[in-house]
Amino acid sequence: MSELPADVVLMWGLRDASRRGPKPSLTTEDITRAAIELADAEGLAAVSMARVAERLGNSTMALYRHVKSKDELLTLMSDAALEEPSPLPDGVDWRTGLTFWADNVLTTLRQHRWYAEIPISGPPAGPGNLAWFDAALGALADTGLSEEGKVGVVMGLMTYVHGQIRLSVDLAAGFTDNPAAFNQYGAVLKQVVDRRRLPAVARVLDAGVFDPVVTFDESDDQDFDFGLQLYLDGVAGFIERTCS
Amino acid sequence: MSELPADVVLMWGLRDASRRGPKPSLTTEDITRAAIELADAEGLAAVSMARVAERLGNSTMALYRHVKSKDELLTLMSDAALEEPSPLPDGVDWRTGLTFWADNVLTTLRQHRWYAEIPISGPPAGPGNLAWFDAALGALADTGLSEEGKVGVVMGLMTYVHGQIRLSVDLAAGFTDNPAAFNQYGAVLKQVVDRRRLPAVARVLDAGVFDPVVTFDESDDQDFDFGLQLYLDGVAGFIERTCS
DNA sequence: CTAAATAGCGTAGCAGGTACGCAGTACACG
DNA sequence: CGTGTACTGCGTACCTGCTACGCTATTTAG
Repeated sequence: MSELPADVVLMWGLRDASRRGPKPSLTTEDITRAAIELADAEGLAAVSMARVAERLGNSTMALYRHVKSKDELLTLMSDAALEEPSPLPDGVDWRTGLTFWADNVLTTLRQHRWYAEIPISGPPAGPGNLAWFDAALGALADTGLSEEGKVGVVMGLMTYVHGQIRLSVDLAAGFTDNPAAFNQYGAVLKQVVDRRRLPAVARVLDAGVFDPVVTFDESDDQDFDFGLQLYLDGVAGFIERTCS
Repeated sequence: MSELPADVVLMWGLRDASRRGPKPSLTTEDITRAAIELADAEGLAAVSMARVAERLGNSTMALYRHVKSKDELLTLMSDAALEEPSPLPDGVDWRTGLTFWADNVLTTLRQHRWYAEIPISGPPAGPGNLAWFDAALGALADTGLSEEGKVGVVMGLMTYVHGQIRLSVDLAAGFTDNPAAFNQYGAVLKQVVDRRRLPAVARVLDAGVFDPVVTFDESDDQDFDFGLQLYLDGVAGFIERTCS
């Protein structure tokens, strides 16, 4: 029927093999991979067209034959960072499945800490995103939820996971930048907080919740799992309510 | 006891009024406000030191007497965007309180669509962040949760809300950039998706969930409330479980 | 009155994204 | 087998943006 929009075709490397002209010495995948390696090693800020080209032994401008702009490269990176998801174990209930899935996302994205810095530019369209989307939907297959309900649940879950990743990564970066700010966090707050204006925060401080923040462990999944299980509790209620 | 770290003092404008030298013609607040107006009007990308200075009738470098770097300015903006939260209605239960709070955050941040683009550089320390933190904790005051439990619940909620804001804002931006990509979303997926590799996505497409995406309404709180209520359901279970 | 501290700001350096156009290359077609 | 055509790589150049540095003017402590 209708043709695919040219943007989409070009972007995800579906272009038909045209004949004439020199063989490309580079592919979009090469560029994406090089950019990802760079970002993994030195952070997203180190990813400039020049650095990526250097890493590939090409000139800066050569990249623009394969990638429309730096923004497009970022989008490609963010999709490619999501490698193929591990297949769900067979015959598990939806809750085990989604927990497995979420932990999987977490460990995958922990290896690419720049992931959350890249702005989302549209609905999930790349192959990586779609594969993960499918996996999560698959976990809900036997619940009896409507397709729309499944989409809602999965969207909410993605939002939570992405938010959590972003938070933990940003905090970790802030911590290595300036550990003092974290160690003294409780102490600073105690001096700054006006107990009359912020009574609830004052109570938290009195309880000593922020005193032992000295330890900051990036791989601490405590908080992640806590929020995740709360959300899944909600999903359980929703399923029960909906599928009488 | 111990002094506050100099960074903190300078950053949040707590410096003691020293005497010598010319009167400043600018304050940190002026700069922050000008930057926010600019970002509201033209997006975060338009916020350059030069543009902000121009708006204030000063030279670019004058700003650096009041702000250590552009990053610091961004942090200040992100805190100042959170104006004083509306006080919670009295005598409402925690769930009504948190829903009220979340809707409040949502409407406040909708007015500053650049908010989610600013990287979080540490635990919440600015006056705006703390005020909102306090309000959310206050809503949980009567639940009997431990202080630590309250902090966990509020953290998870903030994560969710921030994630949702980011998603909705980025999507809205993508939509105005390129509405076609959204209108054709369902159609494109139907052509791209390999039904064998992505069976669950295929089922969603068959059910027509993505067909009517033509309408994209940024102020559509449907999805936001859906996920929020799921999370709050989880919190309700947690409270019941914990506080026997 | 003098010196110290501080504000504003001009200059300049450096980095990064990318428009443009040239030159070389490989295949299609005659 | 030649010739044109479409395509690749890339050098150059421009523009924007952040910010280090140092000069000058201004205020006030002593």
